[in-house]
Amino acid sequence: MKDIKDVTKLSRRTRPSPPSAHDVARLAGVSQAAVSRAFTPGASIAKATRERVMIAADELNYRPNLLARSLIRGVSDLVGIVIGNTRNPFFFVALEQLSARLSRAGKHILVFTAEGGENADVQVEDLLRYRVDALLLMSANISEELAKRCRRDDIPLIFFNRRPRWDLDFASVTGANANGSAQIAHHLLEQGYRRPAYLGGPLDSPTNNERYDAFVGVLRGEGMDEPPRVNGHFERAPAMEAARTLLRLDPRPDAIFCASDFLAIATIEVARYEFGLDIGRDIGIVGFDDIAEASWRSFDLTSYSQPVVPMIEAVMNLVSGGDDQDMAAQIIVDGSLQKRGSTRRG
Amino acid sequence: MKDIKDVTKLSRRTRPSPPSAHDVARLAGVSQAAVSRAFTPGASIAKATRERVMIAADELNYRPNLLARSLIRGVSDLVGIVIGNTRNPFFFVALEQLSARLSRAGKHILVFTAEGGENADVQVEDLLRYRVDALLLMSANISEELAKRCRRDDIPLIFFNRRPRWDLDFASVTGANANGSAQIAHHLLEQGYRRPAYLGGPLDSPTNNERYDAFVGVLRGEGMDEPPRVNGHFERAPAMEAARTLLRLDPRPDAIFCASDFLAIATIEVARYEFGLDIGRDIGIVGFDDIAEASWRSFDLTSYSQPVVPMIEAVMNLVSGGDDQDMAAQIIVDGSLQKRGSTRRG
DNA sequence: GTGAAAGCGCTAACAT
DNA sequence: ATGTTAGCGCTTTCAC
Repeated sequence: MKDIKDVTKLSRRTRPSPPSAHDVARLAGVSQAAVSRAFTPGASIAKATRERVMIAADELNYRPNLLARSLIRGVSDLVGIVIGNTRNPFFFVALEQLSARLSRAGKHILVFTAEGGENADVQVEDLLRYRVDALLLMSANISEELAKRCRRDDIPLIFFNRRPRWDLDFASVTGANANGSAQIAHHLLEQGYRRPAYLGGPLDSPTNNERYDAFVGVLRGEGMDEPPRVNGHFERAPAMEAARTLLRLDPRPDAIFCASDFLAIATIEVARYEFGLDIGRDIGIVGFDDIAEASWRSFDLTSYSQPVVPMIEAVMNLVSGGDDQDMAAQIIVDGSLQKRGSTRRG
Repeated sequence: MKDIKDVTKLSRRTRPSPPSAHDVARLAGVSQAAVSRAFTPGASIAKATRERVMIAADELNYRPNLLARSLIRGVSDLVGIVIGNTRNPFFFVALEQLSARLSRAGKHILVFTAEGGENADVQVEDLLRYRVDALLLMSANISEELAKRCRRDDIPLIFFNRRPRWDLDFASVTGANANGSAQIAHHLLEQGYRRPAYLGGPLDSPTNNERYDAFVGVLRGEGMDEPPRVNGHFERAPAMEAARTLLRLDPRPDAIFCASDFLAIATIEVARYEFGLDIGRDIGIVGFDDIAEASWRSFDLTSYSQPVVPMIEAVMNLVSGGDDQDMAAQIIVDGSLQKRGSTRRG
């Protein structure tokens, strides 16, 4: 920046520019287009030519520049992902699956993480500049205005494990929040719990609200009152505080439905170590997601599963579905209730 | 693909092409170059012109195409990351930090996950095609050959939390494996444990071996024998099996140093729930990383911390250090021993 | 300060 | 099957 009197044409980089298709073409004695074809799977090129190209390419350590290809094709093969809650293991598993599936489809992931709850507009704007083929929001928020701009630009916006907060028809892939929560309510009642409480995430989280509403729906159907409820963040410290609040109630709830396993685990620890409660017998605790930790002996947590593989499969369909794909599909993937020790009274 | 008789110039995409700088220029009544300048921070452009451009850009919902910019500049502002072990929360914390720091530096993350232990060559090859500015391997392996090609292409390869398996001088950022493990050994001895064992990762993991060697070094210095040792994977199920093997030994070890917290937590559960041992009193257990879970009440695990923030800071220096940066720097970031209940005898 | 023009590395017509 | 040509959307000289 200070001295641009550099002699080379690359004033800012001392790094040598990598070999281009032209270099390979010259070395192989073919046209540059032939090099392009050699690297394009279905292209019409003679075996012998391709071979010569490949040898030359190998010698030069040539790799086609995907940036240039994307520029021409108008498609980047890049999928943008914004992860809102990196503390929840559920999202790692999802990211891993997605990475595997996308790379098989020749697509790549441009990832961002956004601090919990914060608006990810800035990150998303950045992503859009890369002309991503699709944008996946994992538990992250963007403004309604930006969402509308994506719609206007025809950039598929996919909500994962969360629906948009506004009433627009964007695609979403979620677990069976309503069904799962209803099953959980029934299970708690069957096990003889009579004073269930709810420990949830933010009140403006649609996922949270869907779970709560279905839960309450069942209780109401059984003639019960609305359960005590504490809402807050999807994070650990606030969750522990919320658990304390619930456990100090008089009469104390005899069961707590937590809106995610991550919250439920925090609740188990508070109940067990701070209140000396016997999990299952003294208090039933249920989570949602069925993350790996739920089945660990330390927690043995009853949970409604969100099957990552089918959920990712649904995402894949949306991403590579092409133009005639319904970009407003609301996909709900069923899970199943995993009954474990945390809701066993006997 | 079936019918290319499309009238438009875009035969494969029905998605309308986004507005280009040209479109904006026409609307604003300026040259296309002016548009470019309007979006380039330090460029020489009149305030009034920039404003007119911005208004037009806004109207069209224009965003500069970073792909095109990268093509010209020969630098993509993309950093490739391969995560080898997605089950270990340590890497997610690192990813989150990195994402935050990089996006402040105007760079973006192209991420891949590689199944544990597998060779990530394929993923890396892909990454290179995007002309990434640097490549970060988080606990992932690539072949020596590919590493050499990166060197040849002048693509900075950075090993995070692991050194290369071969004797080449690539940059690495690691925790204080030797120092930390030595501290752990001393701590165990101080606490009165006399028959420590080692539960480690793969034998070809340099990280694993550094930790083991330093651990044994201290024990030897105290005149003790080489401890019983089981090596395997950095995963849960094999770790549990390894823990069983160690705990069935006669005489049973009275302490186990696990090469990571993730392994240590699995070991705690086996010891507590399968062998009925009182953690701390009957058996001391130590981990490495000091992940968030280590301080959970359920585990209360003594661990040597790997401070993510300084480690990421070191990575940032390597990534944006530019050309005169030492691309073979071996950076070791000190942590500190967090003594907790899992090694408290009394 | 601004526009015209060249070209980054590649793909996709269009010829042959 | 292959080469030639024309750009993709932008940045960057180079004149003015």
